[in-house]
Amino acid sequence: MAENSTGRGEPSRTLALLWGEPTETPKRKGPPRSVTVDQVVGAALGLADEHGLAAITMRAVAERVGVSAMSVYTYVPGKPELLDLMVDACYAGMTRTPWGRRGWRSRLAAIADTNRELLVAHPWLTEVAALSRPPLGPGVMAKYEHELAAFDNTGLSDVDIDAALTYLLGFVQAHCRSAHDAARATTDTAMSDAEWWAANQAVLARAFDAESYPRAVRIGSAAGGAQGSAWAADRAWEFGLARTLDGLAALIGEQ
Amino acid sequence: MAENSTGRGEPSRTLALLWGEPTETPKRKGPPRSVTVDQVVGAALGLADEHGLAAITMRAVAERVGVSAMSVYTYVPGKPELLDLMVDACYAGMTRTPWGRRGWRSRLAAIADTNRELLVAHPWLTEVAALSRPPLGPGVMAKYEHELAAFDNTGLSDVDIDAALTYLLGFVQAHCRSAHDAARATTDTAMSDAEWWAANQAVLARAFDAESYPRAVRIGSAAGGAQGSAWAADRAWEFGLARTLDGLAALIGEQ
DNA sequence: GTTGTACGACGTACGTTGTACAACGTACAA
DNA sequence: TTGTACGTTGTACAACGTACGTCGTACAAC
Repeated sequence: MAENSTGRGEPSRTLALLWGEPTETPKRKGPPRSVTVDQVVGAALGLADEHGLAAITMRAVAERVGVSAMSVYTYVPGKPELLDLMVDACYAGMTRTPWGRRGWRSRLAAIADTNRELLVAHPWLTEVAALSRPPLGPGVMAKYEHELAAFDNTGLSDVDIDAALTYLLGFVQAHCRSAHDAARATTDTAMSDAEWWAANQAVLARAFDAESYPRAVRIGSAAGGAQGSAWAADRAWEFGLARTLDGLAALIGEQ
Repeated sequence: MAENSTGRGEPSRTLALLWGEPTETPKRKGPPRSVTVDQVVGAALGLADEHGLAAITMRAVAERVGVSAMSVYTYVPGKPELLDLMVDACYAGMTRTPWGRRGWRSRLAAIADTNRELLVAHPWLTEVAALSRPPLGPGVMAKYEHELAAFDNTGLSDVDIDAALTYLLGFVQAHCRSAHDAARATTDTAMSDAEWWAANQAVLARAFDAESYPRAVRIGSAAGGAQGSAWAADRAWEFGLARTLDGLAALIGEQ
């Protein structure tokens, strides 16, 4: 496997799986299928949610659904396509409440919050490259349609709407990815951020000339000391979301 | 290897390497070292720049510098530490011109442009998680110090300066990561974006009800048709950078 | 009822990854 | 001259995705 990204399989085969394969005719030859595609995807989702993206191995998925490793390949062409199905299933499961009469700023904030909740529930999604060539399944389509509707009556052009949505989601993705990376760092290295910081500070103190980096020492120690804590993550979220919406406000205009 | 992220090694050993290891005493026992740490890092950088992050294998690095695979481990504790050194070396190589009398918006735009150039020259950097627990070497420190200096006389607090810089760099990273993912998609799958789009459109056309997703069809086809092209990437960059600076302007205040 | 055939399941195997380990040779210190 | 510390290397292992071949099953045709 080269990398974790969507859209690496044959489009027609992937699309058939995404949209529920009409080849699910009840009468087939051979022995009956012991599980379903949904069960396979569900097992992969469970593994990813519980133990991270690296825990998704074909063998592990197979064991979780109760078949042998190679049998998984009769349900899914390969691991890339399985990733596509997982992503679309996640999007499909999001709750989508109609926008009502709220203003655009409230709507966009809701989009950001909802996507953040999604990425907190499924942190591995921040590691998957699903922006170019997303899996064009029902989940992705419904999510895209719903989020585009939030831009109704903003006066933006179609191109700007797409750009603005991409920009907003890009911020959410970047933020959640950083938060997820920070969380993983503590678990992967069995070393808390405080310990890591202290260990580095001790060596750094006599390794380099503090006067050469006055701002870095002053600002970095203040900002780095609290890094990794939930409080810091929430502060960064509020800061970034406010900046992002302010930036879009300059384009849309207050109303 | 679990994942590609920095800061996974023992801090003291990593820091010693980053800051030039005073254990480079001329008189050692045993046979002389056949290469240097810099050569190892340089070989890894060359591989990554030419063939992507996945091309960095210990065996490939070893072959490029002309030693056996296991000999690399006498220069670098392991692959995570090698990544740390690569990241710091990239940052150290950036050109840093003093800020002069330019306004904050011009300075921040320069930060964004410079970082974009860096990520275009080394696309694999967008795949490395180096935000939490960055390698605290001379390159990272110099870059951090220089970019913090761009916020002199903005009136922001230390905490806000760090948050604003993180926010700005987050946008650059997210944008370049998307661009890099899109570029990789065409090379990895031996299928151009146009082909992929056409193949999907053909199947999608009869697979789902277009009237259920009016906005997605209208806006998506317009925006998706040109996706992946350099022109689209540049448009997204200009759009995002303008939004980001506008958002920060609401915090800093025009001047 | 018999047989042909298509298909699901599975075991084995290959190449690739990071790196632990032990053997071997080298060059300085005593 | 000898002991010792260290660089180099080959071998080996576990885990990964998945190609391939075999086997058994259940429907279709007769």
